[in-house]
Amino acid sequence: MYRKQQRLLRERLQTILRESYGITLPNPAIEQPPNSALGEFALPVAFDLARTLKRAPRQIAGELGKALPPVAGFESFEVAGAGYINCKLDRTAAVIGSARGAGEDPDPFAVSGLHCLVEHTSINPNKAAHVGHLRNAILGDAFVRLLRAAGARVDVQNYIDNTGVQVADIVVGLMRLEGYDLAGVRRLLGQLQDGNRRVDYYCWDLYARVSQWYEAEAEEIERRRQVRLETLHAIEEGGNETAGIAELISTAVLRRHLETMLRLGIEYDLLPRESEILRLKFWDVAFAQMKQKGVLYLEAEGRNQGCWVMARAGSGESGATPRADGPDEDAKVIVRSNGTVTYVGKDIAYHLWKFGLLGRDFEYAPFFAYPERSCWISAEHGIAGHPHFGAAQAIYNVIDSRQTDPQANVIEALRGLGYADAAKHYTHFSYEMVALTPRCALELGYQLAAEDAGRPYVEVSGRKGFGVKADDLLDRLIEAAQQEVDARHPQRAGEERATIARQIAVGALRYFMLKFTRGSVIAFDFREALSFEGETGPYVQYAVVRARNIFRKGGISAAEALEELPAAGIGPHLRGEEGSEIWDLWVSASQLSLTLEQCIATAEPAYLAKHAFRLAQLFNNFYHRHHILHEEDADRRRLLLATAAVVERELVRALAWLGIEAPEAM
RNA sequence: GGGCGAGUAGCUCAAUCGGAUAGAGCACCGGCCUUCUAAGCCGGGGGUUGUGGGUUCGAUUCCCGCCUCGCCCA
Repeated sequence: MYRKQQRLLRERLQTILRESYGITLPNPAIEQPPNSALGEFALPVAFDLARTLKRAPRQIAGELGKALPPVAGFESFEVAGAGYINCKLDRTAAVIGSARGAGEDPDPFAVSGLHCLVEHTSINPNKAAHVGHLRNAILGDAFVRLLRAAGARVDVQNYIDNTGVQVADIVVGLMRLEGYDLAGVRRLLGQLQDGNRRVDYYCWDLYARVSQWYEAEAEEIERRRQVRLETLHAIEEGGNETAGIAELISTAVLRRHLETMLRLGIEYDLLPRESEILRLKFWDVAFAQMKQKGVLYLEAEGRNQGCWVMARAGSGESGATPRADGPDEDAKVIVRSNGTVTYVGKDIAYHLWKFGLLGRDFEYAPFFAYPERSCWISAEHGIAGHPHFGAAQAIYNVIDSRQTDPQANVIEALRGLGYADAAKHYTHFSYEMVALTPRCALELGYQLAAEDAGRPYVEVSGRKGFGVKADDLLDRLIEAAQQEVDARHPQRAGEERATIARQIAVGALRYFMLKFTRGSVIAFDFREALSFEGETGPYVQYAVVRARNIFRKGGISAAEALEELPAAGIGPHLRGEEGSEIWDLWVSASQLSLTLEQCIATAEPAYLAKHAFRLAQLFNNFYHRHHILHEEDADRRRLLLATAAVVERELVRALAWLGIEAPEAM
């Protein structure tokens, strides 16, 4: 409703400006006044016009305010402050509209119908997922839900680097430290499973040990580094025992990652693997294309002599023209002089595939079954009748901010190849790391250097085995929630209590990861993350539960309360100080579509988390002030019930987009 | 050395394209459960938005210098 009214207002304003002033503004600002007494929309346009028209803002605003009406759904336009035009909605009409509207927004969103590809999670399959990976997966999953809510067709991909150095490390650990061969690893996996032990946890410890082993003895460092390199090469090569071990262990760990994420309601459509990108020679095709289009050039001199290089993003150089005044020493090396391809090179090939521009495809096999669909994996020899992936119109890569440079290089390569449209629809969904507070690190039993103890946060390190594992955190959250639920609802069945506890735990965790904007480092702390009070997921869930309790006790459904709300008689209850407080809830509830649009435009799910919290806050306040079921005035009672109903409806939608369920009881 | 990001209340964070009195949560202090659930509500103290300039009707926001921290590249 709000978004639709905003569009009507904007169109009307543009018409007036064009017809009366001969001014064309593509996107005039529309703001929200500080409180609803001033209206629901504010136009600061007179400030902008003051300069070009060389007249006082207030005077211009006065003219515009008179020229604007009528606009459907609006009651008045008033000049305020130094030159704002404040616009007030017809409250009764807006409330009835929202009540009947079932929350839908008839205006299509920019991404409506767009084929999008979101890549997130992408954990190296050599150890357990930790809190940093959780932020990635939760951000990505929430964004997928937002895109789908806005009508996009979304494929969710989880890229798996199963042939990289981290997997090589765990293979070194298995072979050299533990002395396993392929059969031995197979036995180990069986034993872990029989003992109900998490293989990713086993790898977590082993990975830390290997990392230590590399550096443990000064005279061995070089030899062990060589072991590592040989292992890596054997894995990349494939078709040998080492590669077989890598395949076994990385697949087992990957399966665990999918299980962990499923606990949070996170599912994937496809797992593209590095091994297939290598075996199916994606790079060769991309290399030919890049050479042919002159994006790459062979450096003839300088320190990159013999390398195939590409001008760096933003360097002003385009494509392959070597500079006249000597070699571009800042150019990005794509193929080293020894013929090996860099990570960025392989990534370019992969991203050409994502946009359907490579001219080569994976094969596919089913890998993991979800209750309602299956997750596919890339394969050298897949099965017939598989769904088609790739060839997306827009892609979003949820990758932490350390990858900003390489991501920019890939985009630059696409642009250089002439795929400007693809480059434009390529979003590096960047976010900052999750670190630990020093207190949290001490709690986990890690010793901190004196300099670290004074910092606000300490970086986690898989190599050191230093971090909070995702499943551990989830287990603790569930345990804490379970205690509360058991204490509050001893009469409910055990299974039901467990469901509620899980919903609360997931709600707390997901909200915690989503309430920070992407650019801020999260200093992880158990006390904050385990909190169910204040600005948390459970706070929002609790507001929904309270609303539902009213309907349960009142013997009426939320849907009925909205359907049966009569226009006649509610007007007086929406005016005055008290009426305005009720009206504020309707305004906030109706802003969900606009918030969705903003979240997508800025790739920032935190706005929705904040919005849901604000709406829940307004509702809790309202709940405390009005005893709805005891209200004696019939019209007023209907309005109060409908208010609770509209808030319940919109909060449930908002939570669903954040991947949070609303429990039946708390 | 170059690039990117950050610096806002005691702490953790918001603040839409430059807009009206810079807002939340936590912590602290004081109130509110015979009511639709207190995982809640109300009240209180808390700010030179790192710093110095500039742009203008208006700057937490944009531009320049400096300081501090983090990350990436060499």
